[in-house]
Amino acid sequence: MSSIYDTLNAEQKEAVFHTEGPLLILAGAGSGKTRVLTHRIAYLIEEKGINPWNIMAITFTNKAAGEMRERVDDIVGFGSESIWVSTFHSTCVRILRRYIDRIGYDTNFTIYDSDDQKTLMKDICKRLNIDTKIYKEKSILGVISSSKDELVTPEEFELNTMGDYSKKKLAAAYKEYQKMLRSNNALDFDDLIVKTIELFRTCPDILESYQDRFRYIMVDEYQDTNTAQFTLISLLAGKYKNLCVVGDDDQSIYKFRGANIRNILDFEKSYSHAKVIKLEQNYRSTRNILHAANDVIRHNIGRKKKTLWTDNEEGTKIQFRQFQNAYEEAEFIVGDISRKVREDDSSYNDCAILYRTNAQSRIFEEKFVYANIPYKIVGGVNFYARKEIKDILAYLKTIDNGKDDLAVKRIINVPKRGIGATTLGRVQDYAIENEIGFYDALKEADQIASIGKSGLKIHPFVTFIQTLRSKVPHISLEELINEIIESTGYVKELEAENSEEALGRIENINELVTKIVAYEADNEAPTLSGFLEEVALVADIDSLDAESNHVVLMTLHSAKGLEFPHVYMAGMEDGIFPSYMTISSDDPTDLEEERRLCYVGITRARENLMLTAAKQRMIRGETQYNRVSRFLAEIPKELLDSSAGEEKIQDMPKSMVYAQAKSLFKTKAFESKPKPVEKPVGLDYGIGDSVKHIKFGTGVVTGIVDGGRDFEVTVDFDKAGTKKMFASFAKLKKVDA
DNA sequence: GTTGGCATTATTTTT
DNA sequence: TAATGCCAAC
Repeated sequence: MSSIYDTLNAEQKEAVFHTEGPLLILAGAGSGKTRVLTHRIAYLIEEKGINPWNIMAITFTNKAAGEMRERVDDIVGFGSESIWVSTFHSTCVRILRRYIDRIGYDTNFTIYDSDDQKTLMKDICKRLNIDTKIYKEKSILGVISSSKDELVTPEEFELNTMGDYSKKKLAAAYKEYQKMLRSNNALDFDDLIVKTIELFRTCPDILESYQDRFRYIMVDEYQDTNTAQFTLISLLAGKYKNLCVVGDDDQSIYKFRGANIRNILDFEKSYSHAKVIKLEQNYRSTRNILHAANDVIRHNIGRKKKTLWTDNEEGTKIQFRQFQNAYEEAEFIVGDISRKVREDDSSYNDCAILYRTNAQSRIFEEKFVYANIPYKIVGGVNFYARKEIKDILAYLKTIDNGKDDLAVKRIINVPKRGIGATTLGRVQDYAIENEIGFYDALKEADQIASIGKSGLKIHPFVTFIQTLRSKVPHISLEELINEIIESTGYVKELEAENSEEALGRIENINELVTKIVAYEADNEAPTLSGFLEEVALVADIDSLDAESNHVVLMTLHSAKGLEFPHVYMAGMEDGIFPSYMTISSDDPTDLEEERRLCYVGITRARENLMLTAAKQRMIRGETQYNRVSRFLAEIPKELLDSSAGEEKIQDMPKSMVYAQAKSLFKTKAFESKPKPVEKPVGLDYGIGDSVKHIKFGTGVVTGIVDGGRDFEVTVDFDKAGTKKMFASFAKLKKVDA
């Protein structure tokens, strides 16, 4: 009799069939761990008769959760929707929204992002007379965050100061910070985990109800858990101990975020009688790539010994190229991708460029725009962290939760209402004196003697918020956000500015509206709080979808869990990767973490891996000369091909290289695309219209050819000359001439 | 209260 | 280099 489990290898089967008690799956890169997890869930339900309701799977990103959900839905028949699949953070939010009132918060709490945290900390430093030139807000927040990761409360922190002056200051800041969060009815990211633990510890009845619900728990990327997350999981699994964790100590790359590698290394100590299964067969990469990865990671000590192997072909050698500078490096990579798409049967989304720091993305972006190649940058400034988005969200937050002082303060004078710092200071004093929130103080503005006439300016603002609040139950979120945009004149103001930047901001606001509409459409019972919550927990990587055809650019960190046929690792230089910080650190494990990052990068590649470096590079305004990354020396020479093309490009004058690269793009760059881009339904511009291009500026459309898959548009640019481009990539905006 | 110009500073990675 | 922060002038 055949079953879905026949396709699994022996170790995978063992992991799937071992359902009771603690289980550690050491899953090497590309060893099919998600398959094991999903099959294990199916096995639990179909063969063991476990109620789907009793199964929980936890991941780190929404994207991973979404993918898992999809695959579980595919493989499990009836009841898959009641399996709890989500991230640590959203799991905690879900629990807290229900019960946090038991530990003294309101269930409609807001979640602060790092921007909000910084604003709050700035305020605290001012009040506590902390010189932010000596102790920066960010570093104070860093200390607080690590304390929370280790479950150290402000009180415990204070006990450990032992008369150390600066530690005492930190303790005071931590204490005050928590106090402020509570009075704002807000939680930061770390609090989501910490407060859930606090809830479980203070209310054993709640804990037990969740223990009984989640009888079978699975945790993905276990090597990335910190102490708080470990504790949370231990509490939940405490009663039945049916805990299955999957991870790879060689891919632990989040120490800076509090991840504790000991959680996975010591799993057998924490859970005696734990079963350990190693998955060492790699299904993803060629033998060459896998050998290179193995040889690099071998240089680390203090790891669980395992060696990945594969049945796959040997594949091509790993390519290495060194260039004069970062421009040439970027040109080469962009040109190589263009060639691959043209000549080999590849498409853009088969290619990924990985780098150590987000700052490295800019140069690539420039080249991709110039080459008219579609690309997507993951990371950098989060969409929801943009100023205009945060402003609009602050209105929504103020309407949703009047206790969120930060949101109120953000928008009280946006758009300008002539309310200045002096007035706000007086309102704040009044609020503190009367022990009420900032918004409530605003409501009583006429009672505040000291502010005089300024009260007249505050009044319309309060009325505005009150009106919207009263409308919330009766109108849709879409109507609500549109009313905010209308009444505040936010977009109008931007339109009047008429700058490139303002246009981008308007676009972002429109996207926000789109997102709110999508949220309302996707949810059975959409609420304002629900939307704000979803928005607070998204990461940029979540927006990455496999459907659209573009080259993906991201940091090595963001790449974990992904795979691509062609991978480019750029900036392979000592000082960049491994970073200067880790080279100069006196803790050798820092360099090991960096090496793991390199291992992660290499193992993302399925068929081709290209490593590149630049001899000189501009770093924050000054030129650095870096030698080739030490990790390259750890890859055996026989796996590397670093000869081809080097002299050719190196010896050419710079202008020639550039011209050569340019000519690469000119000739039928888009001829053979396996995955056609979606043809735009219609264009909102025609021949003779003025349009705007992100890089080339404004110009006049002189021709449009329907190319079947897409429209080919010819534009005569004012400054950049005449260009032909595909409508769906160029994203031309019609402008009024 | 608002604006703009100049100086300073940061860079590792992010749920 | 680019973003942020501070101060002085309006």
